Amino acid sequence: MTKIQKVADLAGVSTATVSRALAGKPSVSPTTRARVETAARELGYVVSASASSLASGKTRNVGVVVPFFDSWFYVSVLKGIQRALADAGYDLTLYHLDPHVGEGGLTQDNPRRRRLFDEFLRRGRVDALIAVSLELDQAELDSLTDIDKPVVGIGGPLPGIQTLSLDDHQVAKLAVEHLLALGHRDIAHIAGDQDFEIDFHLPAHRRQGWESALAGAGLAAHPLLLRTADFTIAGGYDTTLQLLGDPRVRPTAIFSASDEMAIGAMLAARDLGRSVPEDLSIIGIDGHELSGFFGLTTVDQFPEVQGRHAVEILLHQLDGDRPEPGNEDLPYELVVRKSTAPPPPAALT
Amino acid sequence: MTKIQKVADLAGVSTATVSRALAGKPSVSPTTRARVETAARELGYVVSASASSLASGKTRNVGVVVPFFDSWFYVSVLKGIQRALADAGYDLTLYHLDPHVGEGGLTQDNPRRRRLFDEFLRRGRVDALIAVSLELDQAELDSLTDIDKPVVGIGGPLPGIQTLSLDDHQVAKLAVEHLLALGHRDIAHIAGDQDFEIDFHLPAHRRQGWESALAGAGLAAHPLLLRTADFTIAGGYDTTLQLLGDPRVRPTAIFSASDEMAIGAMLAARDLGRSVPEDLSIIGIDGHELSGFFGLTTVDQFPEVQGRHAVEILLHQLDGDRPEPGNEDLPYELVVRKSTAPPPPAALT
DNA sequence: GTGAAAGCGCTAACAT
DNA sequence: ATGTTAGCGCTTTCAC
Repeated sequence: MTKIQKVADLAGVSTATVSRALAGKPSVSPTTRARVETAARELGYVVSASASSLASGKTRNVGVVVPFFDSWFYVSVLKGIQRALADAGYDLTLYHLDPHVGEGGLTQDNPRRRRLFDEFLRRGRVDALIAVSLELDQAELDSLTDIDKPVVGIGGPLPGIQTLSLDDHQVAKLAVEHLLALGHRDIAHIAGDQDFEIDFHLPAHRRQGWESALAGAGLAAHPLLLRTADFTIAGGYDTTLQLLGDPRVRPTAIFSASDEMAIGAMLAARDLGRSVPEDLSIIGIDGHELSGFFGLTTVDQFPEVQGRHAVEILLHQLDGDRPEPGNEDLPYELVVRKSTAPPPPAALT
Repeated sequence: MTKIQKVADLAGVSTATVSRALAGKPSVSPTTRARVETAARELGYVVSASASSLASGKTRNVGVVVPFFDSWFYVSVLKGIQRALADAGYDLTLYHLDPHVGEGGLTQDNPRRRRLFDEFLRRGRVDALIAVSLELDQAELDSLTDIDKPVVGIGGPLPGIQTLSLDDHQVAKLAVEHLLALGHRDIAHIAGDQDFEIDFHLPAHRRQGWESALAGAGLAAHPLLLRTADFTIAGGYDTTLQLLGDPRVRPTAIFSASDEMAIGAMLAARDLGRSVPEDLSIIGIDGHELSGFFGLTTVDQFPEVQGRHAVEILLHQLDGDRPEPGNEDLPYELVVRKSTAPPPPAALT
């Protein structure tokens, strides 16, 4: 391995100067800098991450914690984070935290979780942390505050931590208002089920958005029009079969809490001989990569941009300024495609 | 920050003993070990990763390079890797390498790529590397050999490197033989297109498997029955529309080089009013999470297990034994579902 | 703008 | 089984 002393010798300067030059410090004369760079290149010198970290206290590495790998949304966020980090010359250490927790409490005695907070994050291997859709209990929050490293949460709010989050209530409301504007009045909702409530009550917020949009139009949320599924295509499919097969209700539109469930709903409708959007309108949330292919109307939440944005904030904090922790709303946008249209005339009677 | 000296003081031993005890070294008496562990817990002590790495030369961190985040297959492999690594107490640093390369050469002057090999992997931040579906040019191979750290490739073979790879030829042959056994003779193939050839010529190998299975049955591979797509559902859909709309051929079955394209094919067939499997059989490769939902017959290649297995091999190598680098074949399995059946009687005339 | 030298916090000989 | 001690390779005062 080539060490800094060799470079110093070749360049005819001290190791201190090599360190400064290679770190891009201003206090190095252009000539010296050039000589050092040439020497380093010639020798194929690369600083040792551990030696540098030990001496400087900085790792140029960011920890990222995600709850799932199976979901398009999380992987997209991760993708955005990784790209932005790589561009900034940072490494990314990936942690996974299973969100499934015990009864009653949020994290009670999940050993992997404890280990992540008590060990992995405290070894000083990262300069900062991005937590994606992670609801943290008080001990974990304390643990993070304790480490005293910048933390950005995607999904929030999280007390004492800088977070970015989607206003799920408004997003849902927008989706439902789109359907209302088309003339629909019997609008079903496929909500995320209980298991996902841990994620900042996302299912509840979207459901409430549905309810309040309906209320705004003077409509009640019929209990039978509210169904739940597990955020997968298969789950959306099954639930839609149930919904459309129930003779007690006749929805002309479905608002799904995610695009994947919405796609499942489209497939189910088709299998039941109902055409979309002629007989049934369907709208989702996400901006899933397949939404274009299926012609699904959706509210895009730009997951990749969310990841990028989290990194920007983090780098800022790493650059020195620690703003008041708070929550920032993420952008979203209605994307109208071919899965939504006015209800069939028959339904208007 | 709590340092090792404090623990040593509290436990009434030397720092060396603390280090040994916490590292689980055998040469520590049970009593001492217990005292050290208690002291460490009491103080909330965690070793500093950089100090430990600098002194020992080990990081307990593995680098993983993946070419895509958009594909279910790669994310599944990543998931397997991350789980296995976490279980072994290793961190995972994630790198992305865009496989799109310039004309003519494999990697010529892709700056991100150079940077990964010349810098990121040489900073000594990882103990070992897992390269997923990465075809490397000679300079890169040299670079890896140079670093002298264990490397395992998923997908191969890669000269001088331990690799795990699927026998694409045999897998494809198995898929086509399944169709032949059902009585099909006009079997189309949706191959991966040119852009994916960089990935160990996977499209070509699967295509050759198709051809050789046909040849084994005394059949020729009709050029019009060979189509290509981009490994996505949308791509498979479009290509299938072309294929089934072409009056010059009448395939009774489609062998798709991936499940995602196969799903696209199923959707296209349905949109054209062709029922699967009554009018048309479809088989894919992968074992995609959606294959069950769509009832797709496939050859499962257990991507998550691939990831796990790569980690096992790596940990072994990290434990000391460096076996002769070579290639190991990965397991696969035909999973028959509802998308394949005998051809319709009319086609037999 | 550059050099000398003192650590950063730990591990691994080497002793005992 | 445990202690002593010399680094690991770099960054950062502090001088000049």
